[in-house]
Amino acid sequence: MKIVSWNVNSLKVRLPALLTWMKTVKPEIIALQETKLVDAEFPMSAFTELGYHAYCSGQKTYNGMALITRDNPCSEIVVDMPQFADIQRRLLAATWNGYRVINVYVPNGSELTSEKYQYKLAWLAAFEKFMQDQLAKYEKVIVLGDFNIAPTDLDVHDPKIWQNCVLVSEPERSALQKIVNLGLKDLYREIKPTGQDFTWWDYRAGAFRRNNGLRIDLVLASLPLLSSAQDYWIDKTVRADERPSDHAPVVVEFLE
DNA sequence: ATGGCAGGCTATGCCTGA
Repeated sequence: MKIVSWNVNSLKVRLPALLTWMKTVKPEIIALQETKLVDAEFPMSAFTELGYHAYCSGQKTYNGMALITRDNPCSEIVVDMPQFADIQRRLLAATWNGYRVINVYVPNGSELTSEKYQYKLAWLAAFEKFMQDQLAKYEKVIVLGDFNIAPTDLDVHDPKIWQNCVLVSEPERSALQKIVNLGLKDLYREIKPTGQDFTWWDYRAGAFRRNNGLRIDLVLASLPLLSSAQDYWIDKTVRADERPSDHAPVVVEFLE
């Protein structure tokens, strides 16, 4: 079973590239972030024609989530966290074939002095409570998406440049750690303890060519799933294509 | 060298992203 997380930075722009890629990789589950489409504009038939079911929670211009699943539909779909009223569409959780899949687009935070940074920390605190509940209810849990947090300096091309910046700051890293400590593992680190593969590269300054990137797109899994996680890769070829997203898709393969 | 790139909008520059 292959599961994918990809921040597409506009599904409208990236749809042809996504469909081509899907036909090659044939994942069972695809979690998208930053679709930037209201639900009425979601390209449902493009996915159903390929034998997929698709679920979306979008808004105009910003954010927006989708979950696309092969063959079988999803149930128990959740797009809001209890006690965290939010117009920003950043969550889409669903159950597929016994897997609880939780797709997230964690706020960026802008800069440490910004109100948006406080919103990021509040969102993460609410998400911790949400995950506590989800892990109590479900056994096979996969949390994936754009976390907008590089877990450690090993996930940063140049920690000196990024020192004291949003995406690496201590409060957000410890907020992520608290969520992981509920009973999840960062699968990339499990599989590649000293690896330094990135998932995002700035569009500017030849960052991709220089491999100046960050690992901010993560796949976390509950402990019962650890032994079945077989492979993990970040598809950099897509980032090198014409008109790419600034994020590469991450793929995890589980034994059925 | 402190910039630069991309996407969306009711826009023709500004906001946001990371």
